[in-house]
Amino acid sequence: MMKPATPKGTRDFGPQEVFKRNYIFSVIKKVFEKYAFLPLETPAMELLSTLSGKYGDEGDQLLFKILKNGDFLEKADAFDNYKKMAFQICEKGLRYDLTIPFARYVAMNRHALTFPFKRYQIQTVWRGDKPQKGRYQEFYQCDVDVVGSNAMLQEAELVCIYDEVFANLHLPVQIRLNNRKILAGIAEVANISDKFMAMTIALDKLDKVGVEGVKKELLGRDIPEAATEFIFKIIQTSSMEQIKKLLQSSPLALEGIAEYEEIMAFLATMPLKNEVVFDISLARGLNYYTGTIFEVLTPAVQIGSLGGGGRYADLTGLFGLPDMSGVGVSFGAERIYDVLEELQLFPETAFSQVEVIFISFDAATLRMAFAYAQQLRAAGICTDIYPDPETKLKKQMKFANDKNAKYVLIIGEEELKNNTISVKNMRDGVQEVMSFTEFYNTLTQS
RNA sequence: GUGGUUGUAGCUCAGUCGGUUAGAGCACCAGAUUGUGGUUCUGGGGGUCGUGGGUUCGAACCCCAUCAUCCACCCCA
Repeated sequence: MMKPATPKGTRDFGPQEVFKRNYIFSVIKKVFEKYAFLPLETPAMELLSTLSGKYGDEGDQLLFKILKNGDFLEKADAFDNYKKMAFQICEKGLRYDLTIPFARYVAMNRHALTFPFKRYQIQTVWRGDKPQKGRYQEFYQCDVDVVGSNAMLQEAELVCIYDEVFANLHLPVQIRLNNRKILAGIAEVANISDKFMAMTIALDKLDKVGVEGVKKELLGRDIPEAATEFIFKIIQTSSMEQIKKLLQSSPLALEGIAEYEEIMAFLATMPLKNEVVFDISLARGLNYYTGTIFEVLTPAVQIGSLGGGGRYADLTGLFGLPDMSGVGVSFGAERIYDVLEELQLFPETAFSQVEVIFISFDAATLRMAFAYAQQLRAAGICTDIYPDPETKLKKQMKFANDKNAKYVLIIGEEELKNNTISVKNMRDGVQEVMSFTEFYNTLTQS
C-alpha cells in the first residue's frame, strides 16, 4: 500500500478550516462588493505564452508547467537545454497570480467592458517556491483591481478597502505606501538609474537589516559611495518636505510625491481604523508596477506581508491593449488565516454549529424524528438525525456530543405514546419532557 | 535554487554509550452504566522508528542517498 500524502507545499483543509476560510472570504467579498467591484473567475491553467516573461527570470522558474498530452517529445529537440525544452514539451501552465489573467481577460473583452472596470477575484494560485511558514506552493489570493482610470481616487479607495477588511477581521495592521516614481527619482538624482533594481532590492531590506545594513548592501551591489550617501540621507529623513527638497531636480519624483499627497488628501477626512504610513523603503518585487505601491503588515505576528499591490501604467499593453492603466491590491488569505488562528480571532459564528440532533430507538420513532427534523430544517435550523436507531443510546449521545450539538431530542416508545419529546440541553445537561411544538416555538422565537 | 534543522503510535513528544520484548500523555475502543454525552475509574487495540542502502555480532541511535518538514538566504502572499 502506498503512503498517503499531499504534494510539497500543499495541504488539506478540513471542515472547520474551510468554515474559517470562508469566513475570511465572506468578510473580504462583502467589502469588495460594497465598493462596486465585480466578480471574475479565470481558468486554473493559462497558456504558457500568457504567463512566461511576466514575473522576471525568478518567476519563470517558479511557474508550474503542464506537460502536453500525447507524444510531447515529437517536436522537442532541445535536449541539452531544460529551459528551452520546457517550452517545447509544455504549452500550458498553472496560474501564478490573478493580475496577469485579469489583464488577459480585459484585453480579450475590451469591447464588452465598461471602463473603468472594477473586478475582484478570489482563486488559488500556484508557485513552485520552497515552502516555509506562511509560504505554500498552492494558496488563495483575493485580488481587487480597477483598470482604465488614472485617478488617485482609486488608490484612496483601495486603502479604505484594506482598512475596512482588516478592521472587520479585528486584526490591526499597518498599511504602507510608496511610489515607484519616487524610487526611480532617487535613482535618477543619485545618477544610478541603471542600477535601479539593485537599489530597490537593497532598500527593501531596511526593515530587516537596518540603515547600516542597507548601506552595506548598496555598496555591495556596486553602487558608488556618493550615491549611497545620498540614498542614506533620504531614508533617514522622515518629513516629506525634506524628501521633496532632496529630489527637487527630478520631475518624475515630484510627480510621485504629488500622487502620494493626493491620495492622502482623499484620506485626510476619513476616520481610518488602521495606520497608513509612507515608507520610502517599500519596493515590492513585481516589476510591472509603475506608480503607487502598497503593502500590508501586521505588528501582531512575525509573518510576511498580508497583502500588497500597486499601479501599473500599461499592463494590458502586453496583450495588445496599450495605454490602459490599472491599480489593484491583493489579500493573502492563507497568511491572514494563519494570523487569525494564532491570535484566536476567529469568531464563534465562523464555525459550523449543529443546533439539534435526534436520537431514536426503532423504525417508528426514527420516522417521527425525521418528520420533526424536516420542520426544524424548514425553519432554517441546522438539524441532524442519528441514522441507526438500533445503536446504543450511549453511543448516539456520544455522537451528538462529538458534533457539538446544542440540543439532543430523544424520541422513544414512551415519548411516541405521549406525543412528547425529551429535550436534553447539552450545554448544562438539563433534560425535560415537552411537546415538539413547545420546543419548536422556543427555538424559532429566540 | 543555496545553507542548516527535524522526522519514533492518529496527535504532542521521551528513548542514556550502539545492547533484551521501543515508552508516556492526549486521542481511540470496550466495560463500570441494557434510556443518557461531556467529568471519574478499570481494561484494551494500535509501531516497516519517513523511505532505500551501508557499517556492525547487534542500529530508533553511526554513515550515505532520498523524500517531507521547519528555519535562514533569494524571492514573495
